[in-house]
Amino acid sequence: MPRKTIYRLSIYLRCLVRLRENGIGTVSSEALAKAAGVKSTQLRKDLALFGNFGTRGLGYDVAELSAKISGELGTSRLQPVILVGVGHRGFEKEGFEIVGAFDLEPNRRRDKKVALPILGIEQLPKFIAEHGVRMAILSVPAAVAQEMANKLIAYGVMGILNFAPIVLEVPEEVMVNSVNLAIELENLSYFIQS
Amino acid sequence: MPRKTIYRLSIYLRCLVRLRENGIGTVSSEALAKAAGVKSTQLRKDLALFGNFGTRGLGYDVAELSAKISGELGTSRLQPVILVGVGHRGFEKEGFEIVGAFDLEPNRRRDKKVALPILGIEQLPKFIAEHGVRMAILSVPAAVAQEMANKLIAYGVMGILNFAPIVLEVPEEVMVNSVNLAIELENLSYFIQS
DNA sequence: AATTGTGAATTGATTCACAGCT
DNA sequence: AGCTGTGAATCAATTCACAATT
Repeated sequence: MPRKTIYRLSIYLRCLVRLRENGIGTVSSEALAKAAGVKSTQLRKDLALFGNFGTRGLGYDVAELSAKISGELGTSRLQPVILVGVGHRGFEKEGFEIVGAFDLEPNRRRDKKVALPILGIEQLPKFIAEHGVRMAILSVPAAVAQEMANKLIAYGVMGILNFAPIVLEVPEEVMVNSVNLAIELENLSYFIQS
Repeated sequence: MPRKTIYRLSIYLRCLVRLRENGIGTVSSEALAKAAGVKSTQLRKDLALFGNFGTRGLGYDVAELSAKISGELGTSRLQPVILVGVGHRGFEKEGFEIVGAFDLEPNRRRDKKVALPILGIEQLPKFIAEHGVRMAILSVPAAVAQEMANKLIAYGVMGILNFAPIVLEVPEEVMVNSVNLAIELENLSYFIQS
């Protein structure tokens, strides 16, 4: 199943959840595609890759389709994830300066107390083993990212959501998704300057 | 110029910066492509879209190519960006639980003092106008994201890096890049379960 | 009448293969 | 000899068009 389809299934699922919250029981591919920001044929092609769940002339049952997509994605149970590297930023180096921060409730206590305790790296192997952790969010400086990824993998992590601005080298069976905020900003700035 | 190419140009640029820091003056498409995680033909095709900067038999001048890409991306000067919506999370709702947080220096003071003051939303229009802000990072709960995006656009923001898990409706001239961390995690979890 | 599911057509992106420089 | 630049070929993704179904 293509990666892009998997992404879109996640989006469809979130739209379906919202529909259900609004008490809607049936939806056409046209309407769901609109909500997800894609064309209806694409939605139907995506779904066709793992089954036929619609009723011609009527559409899809929201609850049933949610269940099918959820089953396909394997998102039934809560997954444990760890966060490695807390709170480093550094946009200035990359050409962007965060000049202001805004919030609906600017004076609300930022809930540092309910947040998790931050543990030292030496506690990683025990923690990963005990909690059955298979995925990590890696948000350390570029210079140590590869080394830290190697450790995570050695300790059993199979999936890494990488925020460090480098290309990680990993064994084939390990999956990396990279998110580079500086590049996202750079991309935006390119398309708005014209 | 295709969006995907722009993304890759950003990546090439970062690789070139690292090469320069290491005192390397010339690089072949083969070597640069390796560092960027793409094929060398793709790199050459990407560059061909806006010029011929290489020397056959030799490769590319690192400084010159950096300058060309930087010029093309328009990343010469520091861009002001604002952050709207501070510190909301909520992965549990989406099927993932952050069970642990790790850092190289777990007891370091998280620098809340050097961070920006957080302003109220009512100060947005004045701030945007005064600082010439054209881009915003939007990280508010889904329920208020569309409304807040509308405000930002009305005040002059042209590019939004959206972290809210919804599809924003915006006028054609406004650019939105969405990053959905829950979907990235879901995607990872799909590909590691097999 | 409405809407799905899908083969065919189209569009887009990537890779190959090699001519052309240095 | 080595490496770029690029037309041609391939591969992948999207969209069209419509027959099939309720």
